[in-house]
This record gives sequence, C-alpha cells and structure tokens, in this order.
Amino acid sequence: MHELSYFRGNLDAIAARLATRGYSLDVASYRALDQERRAALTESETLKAQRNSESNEIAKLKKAGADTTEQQAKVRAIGDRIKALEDNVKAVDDRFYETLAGVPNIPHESVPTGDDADANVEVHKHGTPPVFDFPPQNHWDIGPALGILDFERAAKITGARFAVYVGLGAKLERALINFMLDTHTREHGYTEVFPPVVVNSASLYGTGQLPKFAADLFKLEGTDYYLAPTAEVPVTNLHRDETLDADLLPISYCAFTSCFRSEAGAYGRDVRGIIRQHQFQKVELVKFCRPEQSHEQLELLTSHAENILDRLGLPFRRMLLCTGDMGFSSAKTYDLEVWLPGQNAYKEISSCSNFEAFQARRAAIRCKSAKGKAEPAHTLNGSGLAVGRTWVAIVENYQQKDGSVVVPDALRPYLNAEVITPRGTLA
RNA sequence: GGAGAGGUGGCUGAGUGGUCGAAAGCAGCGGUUUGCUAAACCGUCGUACUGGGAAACCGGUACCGGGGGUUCGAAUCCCCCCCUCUCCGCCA
Repeated sequence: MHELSYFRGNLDAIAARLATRGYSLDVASYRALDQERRAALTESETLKAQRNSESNEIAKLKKAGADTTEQQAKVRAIGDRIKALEDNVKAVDDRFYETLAGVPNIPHESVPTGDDADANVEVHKHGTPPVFDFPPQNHWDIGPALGILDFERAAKITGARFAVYVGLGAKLERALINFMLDTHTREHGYTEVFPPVVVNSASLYGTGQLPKFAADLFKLEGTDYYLAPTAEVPVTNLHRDETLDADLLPISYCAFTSCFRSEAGAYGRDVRGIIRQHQFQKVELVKFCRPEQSHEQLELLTSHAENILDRLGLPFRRMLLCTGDMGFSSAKTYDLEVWLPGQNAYKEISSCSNFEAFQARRAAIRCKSAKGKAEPAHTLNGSGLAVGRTWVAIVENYQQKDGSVVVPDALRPYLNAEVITPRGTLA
C-alpha cells in the first residue's frame, strides 16, 4: 500500500515507474476516483459536523430547561441526509482502497528495468558447477532409485505435487532444517520462531497476498483461515498493529515452516520432481528495521542466505531481479539460484526482498524512536533456504557414478552419515 | 461442545447517554531544582483520513474488539459476530 498523499502528489511519476514493472496505472480514472472519494467525504463530514454542533446545542438547551422539539426534528433531518449519503460514501471509499490495495510497490532506483527474467542482472557467481565423468541424473531419478523419495505413494495419500521422503531422505530434510536454523540463530543473530501456518485474511492482506492473489492460496473451508504460502506471512504479522521501539531495530527472525501453495496457473511447470510442490518446507528470514537501514539490511540478509549455500558447497549465483520480474510487494529483490546438474541450469532457491514500507503500511507496523514521530517500519524477508530445493541441489550436485550421494561436510554431524546409499528404503 | 467473566490510549485502569479522544497512575519526551545519581515539581504526550498552510501548526470527521440498530446525541442502551480468560467435557 502506498502513502495516500505521496501517491496523489506524484501520480504521473509513479505511474511511469510502475509501468516498468508491467503495471499500468490508469492515472485519469484514479484521479477521478480520488476526487470522487474526497468530495463524498467532505459532504458527509460537513453534515456530521453540523449534527454534532446542533446536538450540543440541544444538550445546552435541555440543561436550561428549554423545549427542544423543533431542534430535534431539524437534527433528525440532518441525520437522515447523512444516512442517505452513507452508502455512497462507503462504496466509493471501498472502491478507492480496493484500487489502491491492488497497486504493486514501486521499484527501488537501483532495480534494473526490464520486462521479464531475461532482463535480470547477475550480481555474482559463487562456486563452480561440478564436472561428472558420467551423465548426471535428475533428482527424480536418483531419489526413488535410492529409496529416499516416493512419488507414487504421495499421490495415493494426497495427489499430484506431493512427495514422501523416506529413510535418509527424510533425515536429510531434517538435517537441512536444523543446519539452517542453527547457522542463522548462532552465527547470523536471528531469533527462532515457530509460528502457526494457518493464518487469517488480515495477515495475508498485511503482507500483500490478499486481496489480489487468493487463487494461489489454500483456504480452509467455512473459515477465514488459509494455509500460509510462506512463513513471511505469520512472521511479518507478528508485529502487525504494533509500534516498535526504533532503538531495538533491526529485529531479525528466522522460522522453519511448511508452506502451502495451490500453484494455480503453474500447470506444466516443473511437473517432475519436488521443485514445485503444494507443500514444501522452508526456513525463512524476516527483518524489521528503520527506513534508512533497509537496503543495507537486504544485503546482509541475502548474504546470510548465501552463506548456507556456501557452507553446503553448492554452486550458485545471485540475480538482481528487474522491474518486470519482481513480486507484487517488493521494492527490490535478489534471487539466489543454485546449480542443478540434472537440469544443467541455475534454479531459484531463495528470494530475498526489501518491501520498504509497503507491507508495514498495510499491516500497521510502525517504529518510533525516543523523540521521533511514529513512521512505518521497513520489512524484509528471504528464504534461507527453500529446504526441498536444497535437498534437490545436494542430491544432484553430490551424486556419484554408482548412484550414491556423498553428504557434504557441513551436514555430516546432522545426518550422521557420509554417504547415502540404497539402504533403509521403504519395504 | 456446555457454563461463566471480560475486551477502553505504549502499559495498568476509571468511565450516571450530553464538550469523553476519553479520569488517574506508570512509561516516554521537554523543563525547573540538584555537586553526581536518585527523587520532587511543572509542562507535554494516540492513530487514520480530510481542509488550510512553505512549514511549525490550526480546523473537521472517524476510531473505546468488529458489524448493525435505538436516539437530537452512544465508550455508555439493544442485536449479531470475533477474540481472550476461568471451569466442565473431549482430545495430541
């Protein structure tokens, strides 16, 4: 959500900037709607002011023992007029805010202009893709062959785009989660939280998934509850409707959760394997900070996610997303892409974004220093990392000719194994 | 699921239907006093939208869990819903 007065005062410049991300703001009709709203408000508020003062007069007259029948009739008439206007005021106001709530964030000046992923800019590359003296396999072949990944049974239990991890496959998932959480809490200064993954609509509105992207969510029938598509939702909403002490910022949280996405509109994309699942696990990093800190905090947060990839010995690159490829709420986003030998390509494994004040305004997350005015805080988040995709990266990058998978050093204490071989599979 | 209690400003906590945006206290901020700390005293101290103003600021409207209703007038009365707490039942 944008700040109203700023939005109004810079409409043309904002529209031009939004156009770079493929959003066309109809300036003329927005302006008309804005004026319509303000006119409607002025009219009804003037009447209300009149009613209030006349009512006070009645109170005074009554106290003096006078008859107020006539005045009461007059104020009742004003009240009737207010009531008649009310529906329109509310309709216009709702329409206005619905429009505004559907406008994406403004790209930061450092974001390159472009239409789609092709215009993303590689910031740097880290590590070298492994060279195999055999044709590297995809994880959807390696996993079932090792007996650590089972798609058929998942389809039986639930359906497409679900998977069962088995034996060391399950343990690898758990090892990754623990490794990531331990690293972020012990070395990067994050406070671990374990939030609900069922969230209400107000929370989803706060982070920007609603009202526009309801189709991407699983909703619990007959309730106002949804399955969270990312821990960003519950963790950012930890501080919804709160004023944070600016001196305590930045606040950094990490959270492990399962995430649920309907993947509506993703038909045919990544249908094989566990790259794109309805349920997946993620360790998320979330930060709240003062406005002037947020861009340095984005660099920091992104480096924390990169550190996980680095420690796991996985080759990756950092991409700065162009205006056309960013998410709705983001002002600036880095994607981390991990090398997947099975696909012979880099694949997104983390997305780190600075939302600036966009979410904070929606969610009423403010910060205030001892002698400052309250202002919207800035919020950030990033995957640190997507666990399932990290699982894929490990299995594919560390695969051996004999079909086994070598466990990277950093994970050995967690997995209590040096190599994953076809053992301990589901009977 | 059943019964009861309650939701008021950053916090605690008052509030007979009529200057209540809301007492009081705490915290915060500014100041006086003080050798320092502490204390005391004085002042100040909500948010959103909106009109005016370069700004400081001034005016209007709304907000006492949410939504309706009664009334000239609602934090206060009525209805519905949500949430929290306590007890009972069930349950990981």
